[in-house]
Amino acid sequence: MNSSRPLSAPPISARIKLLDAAHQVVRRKGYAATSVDEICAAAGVSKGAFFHHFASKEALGIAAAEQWTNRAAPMFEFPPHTKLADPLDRFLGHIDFRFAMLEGPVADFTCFVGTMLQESFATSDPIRVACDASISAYCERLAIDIQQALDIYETTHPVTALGLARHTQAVLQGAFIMAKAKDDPEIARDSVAHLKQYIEMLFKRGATK
Amino acid sequence: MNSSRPLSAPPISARIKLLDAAHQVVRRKGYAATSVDEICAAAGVSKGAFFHHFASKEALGIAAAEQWTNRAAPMFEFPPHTKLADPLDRFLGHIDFRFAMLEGPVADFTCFVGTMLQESFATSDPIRVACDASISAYCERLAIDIQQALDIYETTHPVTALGLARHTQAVLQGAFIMAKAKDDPEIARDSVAHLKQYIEMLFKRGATK
DNA sequence: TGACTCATACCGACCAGTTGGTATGTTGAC
DNA sequence: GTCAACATACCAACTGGTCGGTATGAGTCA
Repeated sequence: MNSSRPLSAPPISARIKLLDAAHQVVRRKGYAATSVDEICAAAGVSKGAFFHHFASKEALGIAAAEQWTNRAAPMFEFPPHTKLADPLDRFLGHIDFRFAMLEGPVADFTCFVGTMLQESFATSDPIRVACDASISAYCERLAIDIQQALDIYETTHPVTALGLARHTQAVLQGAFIMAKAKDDPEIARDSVAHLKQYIEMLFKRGATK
Repeated sequence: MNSSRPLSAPPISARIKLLDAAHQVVRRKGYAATSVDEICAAAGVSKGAFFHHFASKEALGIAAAEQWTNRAAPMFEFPPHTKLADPLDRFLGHIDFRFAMLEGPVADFTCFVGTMLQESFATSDPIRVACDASISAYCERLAIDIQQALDIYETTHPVTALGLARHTQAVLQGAFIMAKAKDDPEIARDSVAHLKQYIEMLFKRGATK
């Protein structure tokens, strides 16, 4: 918006625009089907700029996976539910939050790293590792609240915080695929509702309302 | 194995070989990253044969999705658990069966149509529809046993047979992605174990050992 | 102040290899 | 002969990536 940089500003611009464009385009078309030219066009930058910032298409994929982690971080800090005193409330609130995200065009709420994993896990280990790091960071962050809940509450069955966080992530990823199959978010919401029911049962919490 | 066809046999050969090859290669590399030449090489047939049987790469994708449904059908007929008298036992037995499949190289147990969906849901509606049909057929078949279980047993919460079948499918699809992230099936088994626990709790069945 | 240097950011024409798809056969069963 | 089932050679379009170039701004020294 403002025309001049705020004095010795960070690199800005083209790099970030390319990363954002990759998130958008790859989530719609997949990684392999997305050409470098397409990402450049979506970002509004030239091919020269692309290869100035990234050594290769694969390098962009890796950087975009890292950036995806940064984009996800606010989920754990921003909204109201993150401020709740009870860790189980925070966990359930997070799931409600993810549930609420499941609307509008499917490509807008699906997971960039999940999409890239499907195509690249066997063909590019650096990309696989970068995607794993992003997913693992999410799970580990989520596991903090879960562990605090486990410290306070009994569960009907023995579970680990990380295991439950990973299961949560798995249900979300699976829900995305089901939504893609129908091109409709509703089926995804159903699955997340089952997940919430499971967690409430595990923690012996009566269905709220 | 036998050299001569069993008298006016079905088309055999090249078409099926191409379909099988597509299942193998696409599950490893994804749809877009897999070239027609590669599928031909994996199937051991020429490119001419490919375009004799399929009008386009997209047409192969659609046919392979349909074939995938056929490949999955034996899961509901073949193994011992399908013969159990109690429908809930059959349902839980099916989940155990899927659990047991989660070992060895990741690409060997992941879902062909799930992989194709990730890339093609927004770029090829015919492929999306074919994949949806395959997944829906699975869910509807699974829902038969679940409905019979619901007819006999009470559940702690109201659920629908199809909804629970879809959730089962979602957990499996999500588990595949998690396994791809780590390149290790164990994390997928954990998620399926959570799913089983959820179903047992829903149906008030004490954990069987 | 202004001339000189230098690095970073970016541009767009170009290239070799690959892609999906086609055109033109050949073969063998009926 | 006819027709399905293949095979081979080929092509235009596109792919990731390269390369020579320019624009701009910070640092430096007289």
